[in-house]
Amino acid sequence: MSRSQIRRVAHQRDLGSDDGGCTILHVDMDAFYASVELVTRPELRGKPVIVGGGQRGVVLSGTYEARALGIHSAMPMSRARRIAPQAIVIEPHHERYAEVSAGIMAIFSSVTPIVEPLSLDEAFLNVSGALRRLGSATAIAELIRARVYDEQRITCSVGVASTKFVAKLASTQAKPDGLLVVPIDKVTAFLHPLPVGALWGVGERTEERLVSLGLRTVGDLAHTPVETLTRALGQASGDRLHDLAWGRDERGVVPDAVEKSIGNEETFARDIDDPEMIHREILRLAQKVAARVRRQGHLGRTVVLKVRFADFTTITRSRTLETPTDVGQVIYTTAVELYAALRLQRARIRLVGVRLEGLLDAATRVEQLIFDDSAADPADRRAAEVAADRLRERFGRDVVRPARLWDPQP
DNA sequence: TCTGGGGTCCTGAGCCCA
DNA sequence: TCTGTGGGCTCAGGACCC
Repeated sequence: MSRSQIRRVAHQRDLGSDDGGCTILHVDMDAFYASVELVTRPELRGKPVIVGGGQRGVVLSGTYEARALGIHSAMPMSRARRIAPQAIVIEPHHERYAEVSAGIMAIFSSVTPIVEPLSLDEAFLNVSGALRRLGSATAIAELIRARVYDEQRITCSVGVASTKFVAKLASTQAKPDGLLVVPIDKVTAFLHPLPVGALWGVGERTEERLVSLGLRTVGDLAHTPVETLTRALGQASGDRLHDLAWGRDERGVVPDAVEKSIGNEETFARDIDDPEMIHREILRLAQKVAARVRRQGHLGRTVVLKVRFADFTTITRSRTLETPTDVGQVIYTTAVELYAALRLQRARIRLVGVRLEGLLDAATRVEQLIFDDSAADPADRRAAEVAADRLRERFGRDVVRPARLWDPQP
């Protein structure tokens, strides 16, 4: 069952409007990237617009007119162009989306301090502390929807429920430009008719698996012994899905969630097999990751290299460092060693990625300098990279870069 | 049809150690 | 001393989400 079919099922049922005990809101922008583009290009309103690009890119977002033509996010752009040749394609403007997102998050924060952003365009809010000041959860949801439209000229949908999971499903089904309250005593009536694919954590593979067991709806899953589910899906997934199917979700709204890893990856415009080019790309990614890690005041313990081959098979290799780092040169050296250990004989490579995991607070750096005998060199490297960070902040991203990444061609 | 980029979480194997 | 066991960690990969 598709997402739009899921929505229709929900709209056919009257859940009532009793929001007592429902203090969790999930707010989700409608077709966010496309909506932001239409703000600056209003002449495109009412037309099929796709945000995406690149020779091997995918659809990031599409207007509802584009969706009516069969376009959906994550669809390869080549296919989207074929299905909807009349659609207008816009290259993404990520900085603009980040600006609008900051404005939206500021609205959320003015309502309640308990905001958990999930991405640029959606967040959970716990509004229990705002009820006395601003009215019922439903009134607060309407207030947010009105302010988002007034200040940013884009629409959003809000789900109101007693748990995060149900609020999230409710906002999905309220789209576009809607509001759906799921009263506490209607949760199972709301959930059980939905397809298993509606559950958080059930993607294509898991859905296939559940359907092969004869479990098509959330209600089917709820009435299956949890032991059967854990046998089929593993302990954690089985337990979690069984709980969700009965509307049990103990997770609270957590503001200021700590990041666990930071990484960057790049798909080449065409597959490459030149080791020198791959090394240069790993260097560029390592420097980018290190700069982000430093900006956020972290160090990382584990370097992960990701390689995707021309046939789309993907492997990762990782190494945990003796000393946590935020130095691009250290990340680069480790990643290149991992790459060399693969012993590839000019394999055609589609993508490389570099990630730093096991992040911890950079305040622990003191220990690094004391206990690491070889710290002098990384410390020097770090000083140089920090100086480069400052130059970039002041004069622009491309003002300084490693000599190996200098391309004399304009 | 031909699949981005940024993440998180889980599982299972292998190893070390108490 | 040997064996078994369980916990913690690392590593690799899969699945999922937006």
